[in-house]
Amino acid sequence: MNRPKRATSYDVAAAADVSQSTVSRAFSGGGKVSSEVLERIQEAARKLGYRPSELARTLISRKSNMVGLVMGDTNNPFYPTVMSEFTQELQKIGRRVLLFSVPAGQDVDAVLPEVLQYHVAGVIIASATISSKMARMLKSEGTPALVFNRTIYQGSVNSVCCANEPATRLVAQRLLKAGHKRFAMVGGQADTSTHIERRRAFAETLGRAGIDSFDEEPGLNSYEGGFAAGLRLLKKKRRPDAIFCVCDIAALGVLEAARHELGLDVPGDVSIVGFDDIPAASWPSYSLTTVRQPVKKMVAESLSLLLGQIDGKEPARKTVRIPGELIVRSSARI
Amino acid sequence: MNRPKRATSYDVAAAADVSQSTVSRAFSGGGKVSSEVLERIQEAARKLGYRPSELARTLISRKSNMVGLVMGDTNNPFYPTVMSEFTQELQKIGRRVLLFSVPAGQDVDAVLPEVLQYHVAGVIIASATISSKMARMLKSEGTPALVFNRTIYQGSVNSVCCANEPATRLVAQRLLKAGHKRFAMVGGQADTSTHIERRRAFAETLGRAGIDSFDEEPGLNSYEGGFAAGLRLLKKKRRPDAIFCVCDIAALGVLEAARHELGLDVPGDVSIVGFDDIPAASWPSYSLTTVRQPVKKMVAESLSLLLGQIDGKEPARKTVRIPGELIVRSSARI
DNA sequence: TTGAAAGCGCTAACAT
DNA sequence: ATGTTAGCGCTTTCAA
Repeated sequence: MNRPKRATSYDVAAAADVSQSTVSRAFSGGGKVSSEVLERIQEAARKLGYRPSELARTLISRKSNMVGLVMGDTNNPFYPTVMSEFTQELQKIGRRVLLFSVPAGQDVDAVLPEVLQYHVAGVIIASATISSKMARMLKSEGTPALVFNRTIYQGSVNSVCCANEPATRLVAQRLLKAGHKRFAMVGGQADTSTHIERRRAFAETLGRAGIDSFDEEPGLNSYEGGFAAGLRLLKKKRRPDAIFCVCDIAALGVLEAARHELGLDVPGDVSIVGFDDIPAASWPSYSLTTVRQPVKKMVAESLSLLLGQIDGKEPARKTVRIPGELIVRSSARI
Repeated sequence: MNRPKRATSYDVAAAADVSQSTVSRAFSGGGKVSSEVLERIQEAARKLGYRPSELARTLISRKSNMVGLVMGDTNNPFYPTVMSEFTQELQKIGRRVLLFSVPAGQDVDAVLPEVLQYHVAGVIIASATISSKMARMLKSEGTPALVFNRTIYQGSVNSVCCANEPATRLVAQRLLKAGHKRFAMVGGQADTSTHIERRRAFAETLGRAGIDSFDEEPGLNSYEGGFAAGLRLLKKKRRPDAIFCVCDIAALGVLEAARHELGLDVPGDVSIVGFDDIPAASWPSYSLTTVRQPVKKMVAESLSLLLGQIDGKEPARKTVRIPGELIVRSSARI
């Protein structure tokens, strides 16, 4: 099984009777090749099945077209959408995705150094936070980075996320106005900015309306977690009549628990609101009222920030917030 | 924004007062380095933030630890599961995933040459078929490849997929035994081996029972496609009482159409059976009877085949079929 | 426009 | 055990 070695630019050069550097020029688009010679080179390359090695290119030119994509949470169906959007958009502009997944429980710190070994042009970190130590590492290596769907309060790393607070405030206000009295929330991972911001906006809005406490359960960003949280919440003596969930997948769990395990009517007995607008949210069985995170817009903004930094224009750090949109369906009296 | 250049093995060598090759040995685990020198090198490397360049390593040693993962269909929630399983397992054994998505409508032929420019150790092609031209290209480059969830009838490419025919036969037999009379099928992409094999097994089993025809609609491997197919099927004068769907996501569309659009009882008026066992299949609202594709097993088998080929042991081509498992829930009288 | 030569950061003989 | 040397496949000056 000794691998036949691939054709190199030298092979093509020999076949086309030109120098190796001319072959290089022919493929790197510099242009400075006469059309007659160009044709000979292309002919030879076709015959030999030659394609320039991206690795060698990257090494010598110090410019890579690979982008590292580091994905955390994998249970949540929101993330496959995000990932495929990133992959497709990057591919459209001729860039490749080097994919890393952060094993559950671990943090990004272990995987980031490995990403850097591949000379990636930039790194996108989705559904995970980055430590200040890693931010420093990225900076000292000069690798542009972007954190998706988390806010970064420190370090020189750009981030893009949904404008969590206004959207959550709107949800809380609408639930209040519709006459709900007993509120509850199903959270995500407690130390993430998404959880923190949504929780704060929810609590503050209720507080301003004179409601100083509400039940709270962790939903773990999973269906099963949401199901369990829903059960705990809805079995209490003082049963909530409105549950705000930090993500759709947990909201679906709550909804199933309410209807099928406890025989409750949604939204008659309890209103349920999610966050994300995953595909299943719109399916008739759920018809989940939720806040839509505009993935395409968020991804586009992320790439524009990251590519700007890669091309050396945008120097600094900034956090871009994209507004969410309340999608009213029928899982909540709102 | 001039990127500060990273530390190289020469920098470390200078700092530790040894030769560059000793640094190389210290990191490539060859072992032949005295513990005293090793310590000095590690200390220097730590200070300088040095990590060996995987690109340079790959180039010189002609051994890459990147594996290309080419993904087709992206609508079907079955594939994110597959992808993250591949990614995680590959990461565990120190390999990286270079991700490519095949734009809808296009085929793998356009993307495969690009994969090869990165000197990947192997390629996994999931949810897409490979042309014989591409099979030849892979062979001539000596790049091991594996096709996931499709059968390859030609070329020297290994493949792993579910044993579609026995599982489908079982479904058809059980539906027959339960007394269903009017059958229908919601298909996937018509030219894929999964579609073809499942359809054939379904048709043959019905045929042997004296049922020579059944309705058929394309489901496009998507929720929306399934929904539309369900509507067309269930609005016919001779309404089917059993619908077999080639994938779960389409089955869920059919189920929603039946219940919420047409007010039918499932399984009272119509039995619905899927294929895959995606997470949503087990949610109480659906409780979809389906054939489970054992993703973990299939991925493990795929990797063992691919890695065997990469390591130069397994020379040949073979198709491995993993048995599916009928999961009886309550969407079908069965 | 083309070619010669240097070098990206590393591994792998081959010496010592 | 360590150093010397060559070279992976390319881009990029620099000359011609």
